[in-house]
Amino acid sequence: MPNGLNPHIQHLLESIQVSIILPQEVKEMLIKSIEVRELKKGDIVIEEGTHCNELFFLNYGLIRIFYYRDNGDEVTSSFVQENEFFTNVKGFVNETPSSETISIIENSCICSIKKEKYFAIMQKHPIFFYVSHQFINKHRVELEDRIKMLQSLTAKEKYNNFKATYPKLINRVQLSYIASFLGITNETLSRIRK
Amino acid sequence: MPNGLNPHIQHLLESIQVSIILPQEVKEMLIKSIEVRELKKGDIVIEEGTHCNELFFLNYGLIRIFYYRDNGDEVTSSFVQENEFFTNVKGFVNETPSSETISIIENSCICSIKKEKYFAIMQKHPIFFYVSHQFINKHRVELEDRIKMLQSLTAKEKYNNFKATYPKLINRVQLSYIASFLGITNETLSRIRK
DNA sequence: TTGTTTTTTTGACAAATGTCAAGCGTAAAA
DNA sequence: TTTTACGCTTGACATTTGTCAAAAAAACAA
Repeated sequence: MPNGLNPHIQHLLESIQVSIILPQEVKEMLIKSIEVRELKKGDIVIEEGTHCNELFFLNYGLIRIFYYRDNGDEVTSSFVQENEFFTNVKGFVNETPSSETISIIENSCICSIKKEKYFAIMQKHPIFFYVSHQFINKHRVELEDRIKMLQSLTAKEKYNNFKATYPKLINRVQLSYIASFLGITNETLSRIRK
Repeated sequence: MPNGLNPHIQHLLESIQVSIILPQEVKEMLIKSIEVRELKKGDIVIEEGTHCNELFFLNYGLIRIFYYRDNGDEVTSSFVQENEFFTNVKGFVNETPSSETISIIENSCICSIKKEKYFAIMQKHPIFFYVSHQFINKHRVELEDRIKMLQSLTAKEKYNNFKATYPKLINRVQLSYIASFLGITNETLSRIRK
């Protein structure tokens, strides 16, 4: 950027500041720490088995996170939509190799920040701890909702729940991704849709 | 407590300080904010529909958290074992009525702290933000593991996974609680166990 | 202890979902 | 355009899991 702020970083800052205004000094630390990357459909952000010591934010595009079942089948663990944060949580938290692959399913722009820089900001500016706290709690609620869905709904109900929860995804991702996300087979999903 | 620290609060503090030593001032704020309660099998800590503005810690005993399916059936959303934190996450985070009932399945002793006091400590002592952050992240990893289990395992595999993940629970909770936790029926679980 | 209630197991059967294979349609590649 | 590859649908059938009812076992209370 010759002069002025990278618009993608600007966008991320605005997204954080929906609930709280960040002090100028925090913003400056963030701006210095964030990297912006443009990615194309099919690109891989994090490969299973590699280290994921970054936290990401999706500016625009669409991302899928998946892992492999014992028999080799891919299982979608989540979809990431615009303005959402993502990472391999387990790898990021425990400093272990990623158990998942993060892949681009529509051309995307992502921001990333290294774990050490992220923690450095929190340490220096506790308000950023608060912000982080809010986001991870929101994520916990989402995870609990998904457990409820998987625990107690039939295949048909799962699909209806998916349409209601992720209305923007239904015509953007292939059915096999949705099927494994819901814990059902492609054929069952195909039949349900009629 | 006539003099000296309540041993249950002492126990909670030690449990927190496995990874980090809390400053004396934080400990004192905690000690003032924590309430200790003894509960008996069958008691209800939080009833579905009521407000849950507390964070809990289980000193000893065993707790089950469940919700009701549309048809009225109870579905176990989690078991809480000794030295674990618990609450109704959604209610606690969003300040909405609890979607779950928290019930005692073995005589228990719990510590509780009100959300406002909890946040007051974090605000005054950012190190406590860090501690909280750690626990929430650990919880996120557990939730993701459960999603994986529900998404991609058969009934038999789910049961084996349960035995491996919660070895201490297998002979302490009734099968119907485990069955709904795994998203299968009592009869199926009963047959699998043979 | 005895009697009562609740939980677990079992059987017969029904329904849902999975598997495998083939065909169709669409979109990308040559 | 033609060809190829991939994703989606469909059918026939297998398997798993669910449902309902009853019996057995275990837990609890009198």
